[in-house]
Amino acid sequence: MWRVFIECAFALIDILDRELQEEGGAEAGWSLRWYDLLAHLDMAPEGLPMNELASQILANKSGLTRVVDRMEEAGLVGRERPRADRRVVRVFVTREGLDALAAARAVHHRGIQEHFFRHLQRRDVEALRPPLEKVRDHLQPLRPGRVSR
Amino acid sequence: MWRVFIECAFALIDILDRELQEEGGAEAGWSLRWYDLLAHLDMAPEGLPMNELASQILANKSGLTRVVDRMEEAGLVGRERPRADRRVVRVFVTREGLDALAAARAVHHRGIQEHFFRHLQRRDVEALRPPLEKVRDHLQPLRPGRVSR
DNA sequence: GAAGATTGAGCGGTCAATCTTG
DNA sequence: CAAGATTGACCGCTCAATCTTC
Repeated sequence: MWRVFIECAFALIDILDRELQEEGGAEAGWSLRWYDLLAHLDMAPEGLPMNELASQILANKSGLTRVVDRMEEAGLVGRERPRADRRVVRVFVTREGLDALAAARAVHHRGIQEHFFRHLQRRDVEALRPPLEKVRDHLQPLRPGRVSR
Repeated sequence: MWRVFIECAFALIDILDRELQEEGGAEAGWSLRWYDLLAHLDMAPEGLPMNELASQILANKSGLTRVVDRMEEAGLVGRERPRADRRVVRVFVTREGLDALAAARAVHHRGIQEHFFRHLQRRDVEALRPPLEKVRDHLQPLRPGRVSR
């Protein structure tokens, strides 16, 4: 059972990542990591401090600076230092980033549907959710740089 | 729901990986990838061709040669070219590899229990398995270098 | 001194090109 | 030419050290 779960996890991450890369087209660099980051910024129109962003995304905090560097070069996000506390860097999505996200979202949602939900009954989904939420809530604070929410 | 699943996947991989690293102690390089590889070789005492090994492990085929290089340096596995077909390289676990696997297995199983099964009821496990098996069987052939089994 | 973020060095993964054997 | 595996070059991730601002 564990083996099945972990194989699904690796395979889903691998395949969904590839789908985003291929759909990124000219724009090189597209990955689950970019998608995840944009999706979070999309929910915070005023932008997020690097720190807070780091604690929400799937991947490790490590390397976030460079990911944002590349996405900034690609024009998808911007940086801003608030006057209130000049240690902080707020990251925000650009107009271009929102457009790119919308395109990627179509691809990504189709992939999730096709590779995951397509194989689950409604009652499977309902059965999965509560235990997985417990697992998530248990795991979150164990990861470096995360806080229980 | 999808978000919960994918967060669990990333967090579990991250945490279980760290646990193996820390328990590897002196032996640097320990990771889920090493564990996964040794576990597969353990089930094939006569060894496996690189190719076959590649199609069974969690991670990508890519870089397998170098992973085996490092594990060979660490004394955990060995290579052998069968006379029958000298294109092939068979990888096998050494005695030392089996010992290391046994130690790692204790740590890893404890982690899986603590971070995953601890939060599931027996009926959750039974409910999860069939749909996840469908997902796995659907995904497997989509990954590069894999064949449906 | 602590919090927030960046930098540099090193390691590991990835893809395409190559080598060897059938 | 095909199958099996390795190599080299590049890129991304990771950790610890550093810089800036509070």
